Amino acid sequence: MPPIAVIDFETTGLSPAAGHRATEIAIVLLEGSRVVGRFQSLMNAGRRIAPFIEEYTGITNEMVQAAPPAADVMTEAARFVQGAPLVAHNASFDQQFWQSELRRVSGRKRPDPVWTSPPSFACTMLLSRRLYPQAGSYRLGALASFHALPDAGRAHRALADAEVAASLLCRIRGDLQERYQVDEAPHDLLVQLQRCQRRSMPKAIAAYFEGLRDHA
DNA sequence: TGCCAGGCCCTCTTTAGGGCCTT
Repeated sequence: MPPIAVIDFETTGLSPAAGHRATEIAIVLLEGSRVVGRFQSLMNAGRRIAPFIEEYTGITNEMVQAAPPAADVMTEAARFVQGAPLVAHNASFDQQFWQSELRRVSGRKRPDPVWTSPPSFACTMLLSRRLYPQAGSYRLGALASFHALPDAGRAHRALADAEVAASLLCRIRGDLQERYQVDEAPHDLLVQLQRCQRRSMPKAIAAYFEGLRDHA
């Protein structure tokens, strides 16, 4: 099964369009349910971190000032991912920062397909909304408690959150297998399922695998 | 922690508004 990269950013705020920048990135590389690689680094993007975000993440201005430049870290992160499809919790957030930070790198160098091709993101929050209507809350921490996922360390640090999101993804894949007999849940199937209504999932799964067979 | 953003989803909806989730 091809690898999937589960990613999490810590940032100075909610929107790259508002000038917010990444302060930390972590990536957990999964093959099936097996972790085959981890990447984590603080990064210095030259932005001050507001006190309430320092408290929220535990990442201080001093820590970021001592970190390598954001461009170097993102270059290393892109090489680590090697074009693998990406997964995140509330992926629209991490997708914005992934693309924004990489654009800053590729804008200074010869364009590289790894950086210029927007990867497709699967979202563990959207999938959880469809699969676990009884969960109540779809915050990462709440879903970790709901499923009794292994503790990964301090919440709101990138590697801990990426580890929890990876565990959640494995749980989602396991439940898809149990409920819908999906032996493996490829990334593009996850992307399709996160867009369809719960009652339409069996039909979407069947259509997906019929499509694969027709193209074989 | 939330006023700032943006996407998704629900409903007292669809010619809209508000809550959730991410930092």
